[in-house]
Amino acid sequence: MGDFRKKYVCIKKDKEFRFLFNKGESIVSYAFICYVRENKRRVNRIGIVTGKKIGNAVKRNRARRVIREAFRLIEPLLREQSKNRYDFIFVARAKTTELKTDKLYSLMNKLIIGKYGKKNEQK
RNA sequence: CAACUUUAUUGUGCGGUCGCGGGGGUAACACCGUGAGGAAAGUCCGAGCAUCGCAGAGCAGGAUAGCUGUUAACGGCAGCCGAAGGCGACUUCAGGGCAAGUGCAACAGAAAUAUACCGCAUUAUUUAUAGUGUAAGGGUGGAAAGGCGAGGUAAGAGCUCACCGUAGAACAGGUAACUGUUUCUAUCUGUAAACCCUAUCCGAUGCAACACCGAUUGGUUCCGUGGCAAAACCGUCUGCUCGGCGGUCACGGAUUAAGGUGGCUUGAUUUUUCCGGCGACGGAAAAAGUAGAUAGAUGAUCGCACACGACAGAACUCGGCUUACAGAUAAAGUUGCUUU
RNA sequence: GCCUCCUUAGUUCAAUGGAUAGAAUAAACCCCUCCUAAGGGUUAGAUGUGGGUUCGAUUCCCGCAGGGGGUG
Repeated sequence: MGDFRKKYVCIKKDKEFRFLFNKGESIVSYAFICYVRENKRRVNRIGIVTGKKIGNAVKRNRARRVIREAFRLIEPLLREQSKNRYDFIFVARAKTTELKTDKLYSLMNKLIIGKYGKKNEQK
């Protein structure tokens, strides 16, 4: 499609997932695990993994939605604060299902913006 | 009022803001309208739809198992019959055939489908053995020659008789399963969720099916042309057999593989009313327009109300079954207690 | 999504419908040794789960639960 209106794009291919798992930096928290790597495209990209361990289809969907919503809120902040664009892969954990988007949002703010936002300001 | 039985319905609701999938709309925005379930689940049955195979023939294999009906079909459902359980409403049942044949029945017991350990009776003799007859009594076992009484007998035995059970046949009633104050007969232990027999049904594979578009290059199959060989072997045609078909190499053409589009939602549709039927269900009329994604769409937040929200998320589509489920509501019925 | 197979000691496997469900190995304790290893002895199982058929199921049948494999 390649339209510029979309703020972020999904990662779909298995190769890219494996690449990120191997070579990305990892951020671990009780709610999720995140693999990040710089990206030479114009947009941020996101992939979400919800394994079978989390539960049934409803819980997996729930985890996916919560992460996506939190990322949607954070994404514009990232764009403002940093010139680079990144690939993210979020792996959901068992506790993700019980959390609300508020908490995830504040967590992401701390971990991701705290790390990648300020780095570039210093440069 | 309490304890139950059965059936049905519902599964937080309303409004605002941001965000997501499909559709309509626009030059492009804007905007409009719409968007998970009773089980969407398990994939256990039955169909539609699609492709393959269709010169067939036989065998194997699988499924079902009271009867009648219902349906597109079913192993589902409805009504009825029989058996078991419950005081009862009612619930549960793979519920054909061991009288077609074969097999199995450990241990115990004398003996497990055919026999004589003790016992009972009799014969022979050396008075304790041997032979013969016998299933009334003994103990074993889940099961011991259908049960019990009388006659009968050397002692006994369905050997005979009465009563009762089981199975089969006849007769009567019922569409049928089946039932019976009837009659006759008897190779009368259990097991077919043991092999098997009987009746009925079944070709195979599944939307990742399948159809169309598709660059270089590679592979597969088919067609055409040319060379070499024509028995056997090998391959293929549904699992097997019979039987049928096909030789191999090179070149050219078609075909196909990442991906895309269709299949993909108007269908054995849903709701209401009337008619037929005990019921499952069928018929007629009117109205509704009802998710179609392709890494896979429903979330966040604010306000109000209460019981503070269970199980759980469509992936080709339907009809069932099974399993999970916080509660709430309604209807019909049973039993017990109290009061009148 | 669809199609298939499996479930027995902690682990890897046995067991024809019939006694108290075996074997190897691991674990614990004891013996042997100056000590360790090896060797010897002893010990401990709801046959995944709920029903059914049967006199009696690990075994036969049905429903759940869990796990594995194949398929673009």
